[in-house]
This record gives sequence, C-alpha cells and structure tokens, in this order.
Amino acid sequence: MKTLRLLHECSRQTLFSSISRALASAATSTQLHKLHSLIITLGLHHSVVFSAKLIAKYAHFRDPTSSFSVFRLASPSNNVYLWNSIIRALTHNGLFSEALSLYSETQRIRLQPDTYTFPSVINACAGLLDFEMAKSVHDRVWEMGFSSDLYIGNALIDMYCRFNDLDKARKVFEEMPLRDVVSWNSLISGYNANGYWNEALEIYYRFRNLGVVPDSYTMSSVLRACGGLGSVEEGDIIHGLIEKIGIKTDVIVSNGLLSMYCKFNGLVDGRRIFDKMVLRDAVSWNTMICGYSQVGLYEESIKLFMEMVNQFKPDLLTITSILQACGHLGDLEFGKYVHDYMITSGYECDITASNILINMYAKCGNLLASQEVFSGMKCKDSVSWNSMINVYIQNGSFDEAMKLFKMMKTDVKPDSVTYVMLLSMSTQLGDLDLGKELHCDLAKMGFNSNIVVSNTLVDMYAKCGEMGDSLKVFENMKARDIITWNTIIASCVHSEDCNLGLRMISRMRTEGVTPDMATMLSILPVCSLLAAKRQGKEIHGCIFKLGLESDVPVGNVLIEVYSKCGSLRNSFQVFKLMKTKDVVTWTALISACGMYGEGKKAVRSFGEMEAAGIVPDHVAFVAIIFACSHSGLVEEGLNYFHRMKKDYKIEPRIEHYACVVDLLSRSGLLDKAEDFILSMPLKPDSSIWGALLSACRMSGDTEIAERVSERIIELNPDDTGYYVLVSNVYAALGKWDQVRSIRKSIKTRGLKKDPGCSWMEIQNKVYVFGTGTKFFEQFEEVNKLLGILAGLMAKEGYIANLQFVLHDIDEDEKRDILCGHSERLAIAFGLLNTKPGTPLQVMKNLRVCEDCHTVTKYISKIVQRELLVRDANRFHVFKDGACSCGDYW
DNA sequence: CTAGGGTTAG
Repeated sequence: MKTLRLLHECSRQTLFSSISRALASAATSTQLHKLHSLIITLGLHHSVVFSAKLIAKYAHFRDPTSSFSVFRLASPSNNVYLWNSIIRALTHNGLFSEALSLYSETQRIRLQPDTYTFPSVINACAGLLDFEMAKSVHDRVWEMGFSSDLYIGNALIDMYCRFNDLDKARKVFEEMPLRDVVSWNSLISGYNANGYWNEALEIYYRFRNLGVVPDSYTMSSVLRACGGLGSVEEGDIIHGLIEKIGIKTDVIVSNGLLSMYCKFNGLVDGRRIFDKMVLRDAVSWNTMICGYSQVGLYEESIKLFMEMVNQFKPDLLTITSILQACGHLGDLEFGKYVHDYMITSGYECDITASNILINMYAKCGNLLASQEVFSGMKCKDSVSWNSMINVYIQNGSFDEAMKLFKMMKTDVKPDSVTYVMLLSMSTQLGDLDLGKELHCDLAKMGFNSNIVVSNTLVDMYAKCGEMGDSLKVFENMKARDIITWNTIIASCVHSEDCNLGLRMISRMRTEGVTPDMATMLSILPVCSLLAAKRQGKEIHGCIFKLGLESDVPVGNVLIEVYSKCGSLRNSFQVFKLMKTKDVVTWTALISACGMYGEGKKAVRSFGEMEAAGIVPDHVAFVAIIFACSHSGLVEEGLNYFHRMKKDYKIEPRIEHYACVVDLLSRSGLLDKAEDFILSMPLKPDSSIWGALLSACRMSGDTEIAERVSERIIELNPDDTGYYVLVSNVYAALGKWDQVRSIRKSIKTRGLKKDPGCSWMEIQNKVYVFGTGTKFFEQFEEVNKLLGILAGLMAKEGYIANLQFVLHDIDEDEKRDILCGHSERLAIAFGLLNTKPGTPLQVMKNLRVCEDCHTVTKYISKIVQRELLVRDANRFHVFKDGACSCGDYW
C-alpha cells in the first residue's frame, strides 16, 4: 500500500495530517479497518482526534459496534468531544436508546455536556418518541443557556415535528434569534409530515419574502406540499423557479418533481420527468415503480422493476413495492421469486416487508405461506397481527381471527385498525354481542374518537338491527366525514326509515359535506321505496351538478327510481342519455317495462340488448320472464325460459321457475303450472307454490288451492305473506280451525306481519294511511266520501267480493281488513284534496287485493280520474273503469 | 432538513 510506505517516511507532524486525510477519504470499510490497525500499531489510539474521527467514520459505514469499541478503547473518561462523537454515531445508526443511556451516563459521571452534545441527544429522543426524556433534555438546554444555539434549535424543531407537536415546533422556531435554511426546511417538512400542506407553503412563502435562496431540501419539501394539495398551478410555478435557480438536476429536487407529477395526472408527466432525469437514484426508481403500483398499473411497475435490476440494485422499498404489485396481480410465482431475492438481500427481518409478504401470499391464495411468514417473524408489530387477522377474516375463518386477536393482546396492543376489522367481522356475522364487547374494549383503549372506528360502529349497530345505538354513536361523533354520512344514510335505508335518510342528506349538506357517488347510490333506493319522485328528481339534479351522470351504476339506479316513482318515460330518458350501458342498465329498463305491463316493449328491449352484444345474465332473464308474465305473453315467456339454458348456458334458478309458474298460472293455466312444478328438477319452495296459490285465489279454484296450501304449510316458510295467503284460502272455505292454527304458528314462530299501508304525495307532502292511522286529518270527510262512492258503485253494478268477507275474525284481522283497504282511504283523501280531473298516484307496500282492484276500477270511472296505483310488484293505471294491467298482476 | 413501503370503515 502506497500510503503506508509514505507514512513511514514522514515526520510525526506529517504523519498526523496524513492519517487525518486518509481517514477523511477512506471510501470502504476495509480501508477504514486497515487504517484503524495502523493507528493501533503506531500507538495513536489514545488520540482523541483520531478516535473521534474513527468513531464518526465507522458510523458512516453503519458499523456502530466498531465505533463503540474505539470509544471504549480510547478510555475517554471525561472528554466531552469523544462522548459527543459516540452519541452522535449511535444516533446516526438508529441506536437511539443506546445513545440516550450514554447521555445519562454523562450526567452520572458529572461530565458537562456542551452545545455539540445536544443535537444528537435531541435526535435520539425524536427517534424514540421519548417525550419524557425530551422534556428533561429541553429543560436542561434552557438551564445551560443553550436555547439560542442554532443547531440545537434546529434539532428541537425537528423533534417536535416528529412528535406531531407543531405548536411547540413553531414556538421554538419563532423564538430562535438566528435561523438558517435548515430551520426553515425543518418546519416546512414538519408541516408536510402531518399533512398540513397549506401551512407548509405559508412558511415557504414567508421564507421567500426574506429574499433568502431556498436549497434543494426546501424545494423538495415544497414540491411535496404541492403534490399533497393536488395543486397543479402551484406545482408548475415551483417547477419554474427550480429551472430558474438551476437545481433541476439535483437528485433530491428531481425526485421531488417526479413524485409531485406522479400524483397529478395518472403518471403521464411523471414518466416524462423520469425519462429525462440525468441522474437517477434508488428513490427515483422507487417513486416511479410505486407510482405505477398506486394507480393499479402493476404490470407496468413490474416491467420497470425488471429494467431497474439491470442497472441498479433494488433496495428494501423497491422490493416491498413489487411484492405488493405481485399481490394485486395474484402472481404467486413472481412473488415467491421476489421473496427469495428479499431474503438473499438480507431484508428478511424487516417488519414492514414481512407484513407485506403476509398480505401478498394471502392475495395470491396461499394462506399457508402467509401463516409461515407470520409465525417466522421474530418481532411482530400491530400491523403484523392485523394483517394476519385480516387474512383469516377474508378467508371466512372467523374463529381463527378471534383466537389470533386474543393472542395478539399478549404481545402488542391492538390498535384502531384491529377493532375496525373485528367490528366489520361482527357485522358480517350479525353478531351484536361481539360487536358490543368490542365496543366496550375499544372505548377503554381510547379509540372512541377515531373516525374510522366510529364509522364502523355506526354500520355495525345499524346492520345488527340496533338503529338507536347506531344513531347514538353517530350523534356523539365530534367529526364526520363523507363515509360517516354515507354509512348513516345507508343505515336509515337499511332500517327502512326513509324520511330520516332524506333528512340526513340535507343535514349533511348544511354541515358542508358534498355528497358523492356512494351517497347517491345509497339514497336513491329510498326514493324508489317511497316512490318519492320529487326527491328522486332533486337527487338527479344533484348528480348532474356533481358530474356523476355518466356513471353507469348511478344511471342504473336512476332508471329504477323513475320506474318505481311512476315515470317510465323518465326511465327511458335516462336510459337514452347513458353513453355506456351494461347488462344491469338493460335489465333495469326491462323490469321497468314489466312493472307497467309493457311486455312488448320489454321483449323489444331484450332483443336490442342482445343485438348490442350485451350478454344477458340470470337477473335479466328474471326481468324478461316477469315482464311477459305481467302482460300475459305466455309463449314469449316460456321461450325465454328455454333460451336462457339453450343459448346462454345459464342454469335456471328457483326464481326463474317461480316466474314461469307465475306466467302460466296468471293466464289461468293452473293445471299446466302444477305439472310444471312437479316436473322441475329443483325442490319447489314456498315462492313457487305461493305463485300458484295467488292465481288459484283469483280464479277461485279451491281444489288446487287447498292442495297447494298444504304444501306451503309443510315447507314452514319464514315469510308471513304466505301464511296470510293460505289462511285466506281456508277462511274462504270456512275452515276456521286451520285458520286459527296458522295464526297460532305465526305467533309462536315470532314472525311479524308486514303492516299494510298506502301513501301519496300531495304538494310535496307525503300522507300515509295504514294500520292504526284512523286519526288522520279529514277522517270524517274521507269516510263520508267512501260511503257516497259505495252507493254510486252499487248502482254501476259492483258487488263486494264475498270470498273476502270473513267471519270469525278477531281485532287483528279487522285491522288487516282496514289495511287492505288503505289504498281506498288514500284515494278518497286524494280526491278531496286535489282539483277535479288531476291524476292521483298512490303507493302501497303490499300487493293490491282483488277487491280493491275492482273498487279502484269503479272509482276511476265514477270520478273520471286517472288513478295510478303502485303495489309491491308493479303499476296499475286505472282509467275509465279499466286497469292497465289487464287484470294480470 | 430530503424523496419511496404495510393493515382498516360506507
């Protein structure tokens, strides 16, 4: 070695300076070790200057063990210079607690620290998030009168920023008598780290106004703030300044530019910057690779990775980004390859990387590999546990998830994410008890104020049927976001409190939250449920304003809303305006036609859909057969039923069979329907027999009706509607014992009857008529009017359908009758409160009964009005004594 | 003082 030879020739003086220079320029750790041995051989290892340089240099090569042995060997006892060096070296290598314990040792041996001691100690406090130590160190800085030191001040700003205590950081900053560019940069990056983009920019502009030239760190932080704000104009201005200062080629700056433009417009500008970069480092590659991953262009990110491998060694972050891409692509093969690469690169112990591996393997469907990674981890954090718990939940292994949760508690503290996942699991399971237990648990841990947790709680309570508790959590929230509102609105819909849902929408607006697509999609079904055309239109307007009208799911729901609100015309309008239509769009239109008895239009639409190359699914076939059935198109309906299997290889499901039974029996082909049922390959359920039974009732075929009734009772259905149907059959036959036993079994099984009700909207107000609502306004007048109408109807030839005049009835049934007639109350009320000649629109939650159907026909003729009645299934337009359904319903 | 990575809710 040339240097060595030279050294021997030199005087002691030149020897010292030569070693100093050699130490400063040592480029590898091997060179450093050689120099170290030389220093020992020459007996210079007690030299404070060389020891300090060695300590720093070893730290530079990430070899804190050697730093430490140099420190011990130098027997430093009371030399603060060496203590500063070692504390600094340890901090530099992330050994914060070791650094702090050495600092404590200086106090024990009563060694006076100097201004050079504190910056590293403060950095160590920041690294450990040790608030207590931080306080005592800061106090000491005050006591020793170091608080105006520039470097200490800078370190303090950084520390408080890392503690997320921006106020304290700001205070230190404002009180500094002298600041340098690092002070400004630290504060700006502190605001950045906490997402306070505007504050970061504000500090930057204050800095600029002083006329100081920012450096590459400043610009990098400012670019990040622009990216965070999504402010393209601001970003372009900064970009211009960077060009002007001439630091565009600086790696830090160009990486900042790259990262900012990657956030703006789907990577187009980002890629351009990347391709033009003169100097790229690992961060540049990683930014681009992650950028692709983040927008879902996983293939692109892997392609770039392959390109990178040839010229640059991927680091831990590259590897983790690629592992995520593998997970999203489900590419197990490549994932395993990258995993091996990660191990050989020595990154196996990185917790984050292992967490990503757990996820990657799970996404690729290899649960075993996930478990292996998890159990092989020497050190787990809460994300590790959460990830594994989530794997089990996604896999449906709920017991395993709970077991792991219990184990987790013995290792690390569960965090808010843990509770969010487990709560959503209990929602899935409908397990209210578990949900409540978790709620108590998380309250104790102080996660009550976490917005995601609260959102999940709102959802959990609502879906488990506890709307009251759901609202309680909702009202107690201090801050709400768009998801909170969407969740509570969906909850209202779930608990069928439509009006509350609508009120929540307006409350949301007054609190300044703009509804989004999800809001629209959750509230629109309310409009169909309520048949609230006005609200529907209002929301439609909102959708236009928000620019969501071209969204396919929104359009699909709008078609449904308008059709259920009585406006087939509007449904067609929405349909025509939609640029993209999927099978759901067409199905919505076909169902709409079906509800209005427009069977021919439905058939035409179905043909157009096929011609447009859209492949119908099983729902589309339900819609078209339903439409045929409601228009008496028996041949066509049967044809579709056969075609779904023949042309589209769709195996008919029970609902298709039910539609066909409906189709045949509605047209009076009861025997054929019964044969069809007996020949079907699936076991007929209550929906199948129920369809036949409804038709029997209409055609008065008691023989089949009784046979079918027995079948239904055998099936023991959960839907009260079927028991009511059967009980009506027995009542009509005068078999009261059976009627009573059915009633009893409904009660013992705890089934609730759907109370029938009707409602209508007059001048933006909804009036509801139904069970127990005798005391509405104008009750007397309504009854009087109904009496008059009854007289007029009798003159026209109306005879009440005696089949439904039941004897032996209790209070319950009397009310049922009243409910059955709730649409009559609504119609009479409407007649009283609208101008002669105006059409009326009445909504009903159940199917319209035979007698009411007849009565409404008469009324439409007597009062010469168009009466539109929407029941649970479809629309009936009564006009001049006839109904649009042609008595198919 | 700098850039890039993990689990969660409607």
